[in-house]
Amino acid sequence: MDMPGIDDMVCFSLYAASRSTTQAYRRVLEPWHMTYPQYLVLVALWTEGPLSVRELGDRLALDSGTLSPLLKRLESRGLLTRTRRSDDERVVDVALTDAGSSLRHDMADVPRQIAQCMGIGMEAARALLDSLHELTAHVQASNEATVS
Amino acid sequence: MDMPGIDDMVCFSLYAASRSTTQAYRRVLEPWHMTYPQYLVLVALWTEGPLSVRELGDRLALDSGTLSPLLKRLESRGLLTRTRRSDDERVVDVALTDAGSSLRHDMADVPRQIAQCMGIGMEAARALLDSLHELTAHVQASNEATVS
DNA sequence: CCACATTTGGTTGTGCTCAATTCAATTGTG
DNA sequence: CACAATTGAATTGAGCACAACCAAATGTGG
Repeated sequence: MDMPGIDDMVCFSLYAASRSTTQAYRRVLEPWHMTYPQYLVLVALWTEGPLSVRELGDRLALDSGTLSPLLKRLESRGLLTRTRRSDDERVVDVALTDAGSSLRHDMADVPRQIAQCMGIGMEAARALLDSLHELTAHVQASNEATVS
Repeated sequence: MDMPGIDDMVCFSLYAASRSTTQAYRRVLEPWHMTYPQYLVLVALWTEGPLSVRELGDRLALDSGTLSPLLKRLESRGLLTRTRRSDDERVVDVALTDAGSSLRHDMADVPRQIAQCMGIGMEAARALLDSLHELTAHVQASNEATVS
């Protein structure tokens, strides 16, 4: 019966923190005319090399309905290529172009700028990271449990 | 030059945790055909009474472009009313109807179901809440600093 | 009183998110 | 080999998020 105020709900503090962080990225990424999810795709490709659409979706927990138009936008800007795999025509491999690869150096300062916005130390960041991973694992397990 | 993997980025762990939590709400709120942001509006009105659109936006950190259509959907379902204030025609007051108020009791079990999905104890929740509030305050300050 | 800035809410346009569906390609099985 | 089941991606539709812009109402200095 006790209804906590909005600010005492873990879900809302997550939601608000996530949106304010996305907004910080909006400013930081503005010189490259790029959104935060688009930047995440580039980070995944920078650190893991070419990935199929499915693999990208696994890494970012995004489905094809989100990724397909997003990848098309990045492709139209010449940052990546989408090519259907010859030995399995169902799979579309996503790979960076030279322009996409070279952005890694141009954007090297982005993580530092974001860290500065967050104003959080290394040890606090690690603790937060661990809490969030544990929470996400629990919630995702619950979400999938009802499906099966 | 060191680019951390996606899973070691605080921003992504926030983003992933927030989306998985929203997905948990999707299942829990499904019996009422309600989305998570719509539920947040009801919580704000349950705990604080009638609010103007501006005040709602302050509480939830949402702007009128998000709230206006959302409130119209809730109004069309008979859960709340939107009335322009007579002494200042710019202000629209949002108030629950009886149907909207009575949902507070019908939905009393929602927070418990969500807490169960998160699988997080009271003390861990409090620590997480504090970390997120601090992070959000920092980021919002940064976001507003560049505006002014 | 009047020009003008400010406040408040709404509208529009772009992009993200996800469920549901569709379709083609592949794989498994009798 | 025929055919059902599965997989991978795209599409569609509804809703959220936010920047940019607009109109009406209000407040303020001259």
